[in-house]
Parts: sequence; C-alpha cells; structure tokens
Amino acid sequence: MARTERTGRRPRGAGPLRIYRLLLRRFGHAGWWPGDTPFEVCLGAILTQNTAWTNVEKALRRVRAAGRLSFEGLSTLSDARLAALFRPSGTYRVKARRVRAFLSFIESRYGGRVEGMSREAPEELRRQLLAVDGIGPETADSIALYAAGHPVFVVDAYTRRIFSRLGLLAGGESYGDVQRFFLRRLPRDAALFNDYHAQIVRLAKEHCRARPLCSACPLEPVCPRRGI
DNA sequence: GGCCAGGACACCA
DNA sequence: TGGTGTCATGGC
Repeated sequence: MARTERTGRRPRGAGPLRIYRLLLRRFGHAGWWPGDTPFEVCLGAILTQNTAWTNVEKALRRVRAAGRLSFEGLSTLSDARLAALFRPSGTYRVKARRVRAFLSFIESRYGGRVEGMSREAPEELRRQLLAVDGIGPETADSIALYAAGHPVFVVDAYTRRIFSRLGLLAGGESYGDVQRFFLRRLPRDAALFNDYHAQIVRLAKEHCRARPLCSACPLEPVCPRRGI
C-alpha cells in the first residue's frame, strides 16, 4: 500500500478504523442506503453504475410514480418500458437488460422475493450475483450489504479516491485488493460496513468535490496532503 | 461544448 | 492479465 509523499511512511494510527472514528465523530451514524425497501436498494445499485446518484433518483422516482417499484411491477414490463423508465439514469438500454437479468435471477432462485438473499450464505450469494449479467463486484457487494444485510465491505470510486488521497492506497489496486485491505483492518460487522460506506459517500460529496478541500475536512488530522 | 459521474462487459494483444 | 471502447443521460 502507498506511503505518504513527505515521510515515506504511513501516518501513525491513520488506519481505516481511526478514519472511521473521525468520520463518525463529525457526521454521526449514517445507517444508510438511499432506498426504502431491499428491492429498491437492488434497483438503485444497478442504476447507479457509472452514474451520478441525482440521475438515479430521477429514474427511481419515475419507477415509483408508475407504481412499478417492486419485483412484480418491473417483471411484467417490456424491455422498452423498462428502458423508458430508466432513461434519466443514462445507459438505459443497458440497464434495462441488466435489471431484467437480475429479476430473472431473483425469480429463479428466490421465487421473486429479494428477501431470500438474506438467508443465503454471504459468499454463495456473492458468487451467484457475480454470475448475473451486468452485476460486477461493486454492485454485488452493495446488494449483499445493503439489501441482504451481509457483512461485505463495498469498494467504490469514492473509497479509492479518498484512501488514495490519504496515502493508504496507491491507486492501481484491484477491487479485491482494496476490499482485503479493509477486511484485514476492520471487525467483520455488517452495521459497521454499512455505516462506513455511507460515511465515505457523505465525505466525498461534502468535502472532496469543491476546492479548497482541507479546511473543514474531518480527516485533516490524518491527511498527508494537507495544504496541497 | 466538454467533462464527469457511487461500473460492467466485450474485445483484443 | 491488463488496456481500451462502449453504453448515454444530466449537471456543471
């Protein structure tokens, strides 16, 4: 893993657990995924692929307004209707195909009830999800954690950006490398992983977009790039 | 008008 | 195994 630019060493105590505590002190518990039901979480996880969440919200509102925010509601729609509902989230034909594949998976394995994923062994669920067309590591882990409640750490672009900035990641690691980095340093706890990812998203949205970045950042005590 | 956003996949070397 | 093109909208 990366070292700081100044000293060549990792800052003392600046591990994932300390960083989480700093975020928790600033933001409080987030306990979070922007979705009211496990099904909505799954849909959001697919629609957000390479997409700003504001656009995903637009698509989710269209689905809800159409009264289709359920397995049954979407399963009975044509591909064209699915694509039309997903349009504001971009790559809508691709996403219609991917949601269709996910619905087929839920139908065949859980009889159309996404809650069935919670009773699956986490590793087996992950393996099954990765076999679905259009579901990669991040989407599978988001679903496993936020829809099924399994202790799976989600790695996204925000995670990479922030921990690279902190000097804890080099930036070129694989998804599995980054995930193992966290799993080796944190207790295996679904509530912790849920909140941690939520804190990362909140930090990224509130502090890592605008410049200057560091003045009000809760990670200022452990950030080696202060002043840059 | 260009660039980017909470990826995944096919294709190629 | 790693790099590149594609999907495509909306906000800035």
